[in-house]
Amino acid sequence: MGFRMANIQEVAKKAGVSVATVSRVLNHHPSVTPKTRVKVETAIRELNYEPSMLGRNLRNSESRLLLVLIPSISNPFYTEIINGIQTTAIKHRYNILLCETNSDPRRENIFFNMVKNKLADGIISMDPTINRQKLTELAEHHSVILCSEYMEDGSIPYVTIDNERAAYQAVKHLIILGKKKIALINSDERFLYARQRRKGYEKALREFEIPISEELIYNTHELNFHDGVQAMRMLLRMEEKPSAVFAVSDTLAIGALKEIKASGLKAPDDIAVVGFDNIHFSNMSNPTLTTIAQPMYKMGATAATMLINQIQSKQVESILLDHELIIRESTMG
Amino acid sequence: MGFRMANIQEVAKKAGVSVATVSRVLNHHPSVTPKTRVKVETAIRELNYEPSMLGRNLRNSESRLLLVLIPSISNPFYTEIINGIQTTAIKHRYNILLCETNSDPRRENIFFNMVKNKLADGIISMDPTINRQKLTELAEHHSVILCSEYMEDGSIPYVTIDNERAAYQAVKHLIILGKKKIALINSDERFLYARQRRKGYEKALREFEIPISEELIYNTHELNFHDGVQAMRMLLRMEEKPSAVFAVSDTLAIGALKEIKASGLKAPDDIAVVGFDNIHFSNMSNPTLTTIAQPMYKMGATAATMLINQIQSKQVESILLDHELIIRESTMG
DNA sequence: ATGAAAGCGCTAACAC
DNA sequence: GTGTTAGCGCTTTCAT
Repeated sequence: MGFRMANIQEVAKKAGVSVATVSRVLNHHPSVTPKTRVKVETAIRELNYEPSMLGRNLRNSESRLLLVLIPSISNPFYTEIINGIQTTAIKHRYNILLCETNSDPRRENIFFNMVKNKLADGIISMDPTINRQKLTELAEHHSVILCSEYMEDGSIPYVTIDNERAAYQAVKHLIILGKKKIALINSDERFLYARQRRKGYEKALREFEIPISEELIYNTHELNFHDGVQAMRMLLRMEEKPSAVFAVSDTLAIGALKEIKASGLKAPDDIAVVGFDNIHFSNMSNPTLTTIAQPMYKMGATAATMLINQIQSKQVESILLDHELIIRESTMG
Repeated sequence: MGFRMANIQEVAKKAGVSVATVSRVLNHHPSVTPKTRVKVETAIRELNYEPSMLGRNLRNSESRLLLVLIPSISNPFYTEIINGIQTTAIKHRYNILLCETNSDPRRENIFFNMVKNKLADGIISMDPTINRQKLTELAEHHSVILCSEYMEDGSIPYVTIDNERAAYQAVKHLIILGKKKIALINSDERFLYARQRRKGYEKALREFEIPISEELIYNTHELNFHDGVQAMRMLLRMEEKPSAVFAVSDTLAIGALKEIKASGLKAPDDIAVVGFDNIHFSNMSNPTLTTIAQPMYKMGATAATMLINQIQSKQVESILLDHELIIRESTMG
């Protein structure tokens, strides 16, 4: 592949003009004679020339590329968000690059550097495992927006939902159905959203004077189906089994449903289940899953708009979007 | 965000050396006195300096970035493949950027240009909707590998499986179970894999002297759960319903299972179902899904190795990997 | 062992 | 309307 693409010089030479004129044609400057323009365009076509983003970016300090950080693409939660980001970005002539960190700090660093080095114009982070310190430092001089998972100190603008209230509503729904022994399948409580959802869970229980039992709270390592299976398996080992489960993600909830069925029990009669996110698949499980719908597309679109505004030095404010409880078979047979 | 990161000049000045020496320290040249090295490293730290990828790439014509083209991240099929690509790339000090084309030709172009302009060193395409003509042109002077979906003319190296044989085995499995009226839920037959899998389906039927009926073949637009639901709904409208279904993706198959249940029928007794891919979720559906397992991780790892070899001007050969029929409840109750 | 300087491809300020 | 040229940040000869 030892091949060099034609550069602006060669185009200029072939067209019999200066590099400046070629550049002007490239950038649609009004001050070029139609005749000259045609000459240059012909040369460009003949040489199969494409302007180098590298040279251009180095000169302009602009790449029109946005980075989107996610911990893992395997979580369907991100799908619709990314859709929203992408559509908005394209509308503003930006492109996005998906960066999967796999929670590896070395990978984070690469992506942060891409922004520092002007290889990308800004970054939307949805990664809860991210190094907060480094991200804050980056945000001091570069454009950064948080989406879904955020930092409470408010140093970086974010778009998210009211996790505590959402969890509270989910659990209240279970209580009103007559469930008393409600388990929580939570993720790692290092993450803000996990702490907030636990808070909502506890608030609902407290409001109805149901005792909070550590035994009923299981923390998973990740958000895979298998973690949900595992969690449910542990909860079913209790002498007095829970009559309901609130899982902080649909993937966990679907795993829990699977294990409930495997153990010969039935949802929702024996154990009702509520998930969180409203991923596409939550409507395909059996029974279909009651869940909290996050406005994922809108969240992504909002994050992209905020980032682009920030890149253009406009003022941006953090935003809290609405969620919604979607009631399906896993709680209402 | 009008902030300029320190550059190599400022580091040189602060350390009291030339930019050349700073560059040498950066690149671990052996010919630098320990004393000088320390001076430079101190300056780097104090100025919080990070070398600019832009300047470096412009000079070196190398970015150590690989592009991975996928039509949509919503298809879980890609998850494990990307994992394999990523792990391999990192091992070789490359990073990957995920590019979701959403089958939009304008987006393709951007990514192709990133390669042409040395913003990325090569590209792995898994997008069946890609513009073959343009990709072939790109491949003439740049590193390109196809993964999963490929081109039969062999102009671009690929890694894939034997789709025809896999489909043949899946359908034969159904026939041996005693099923006669076997439907095919296929995707768009513009795609090579779709044509190949249909061939395998027809081959199995022909071998057992089962007539091929166009009525039993349904082509979906995409690979979502919903397309599977839709397809099954149409197939169930026939006066004499099929007794088995082979769907060319697990997502379609899971949608079909859903609709079978919704219509009051039971899998596998009334209708047996076989999927394709062995995505994580295929083991979570109810009933669990019989499917063709593709070696997704290995496929990704192989594609990455091939691409890196190609970038380093080594000879690369196309590879066909093995698949496997995984028998679960949807055919064996 | 280190420095000076050319050059990667491009844009924009300035000159004509 | 078009050309000349400096400079974006870096690496790498070629001197010393």
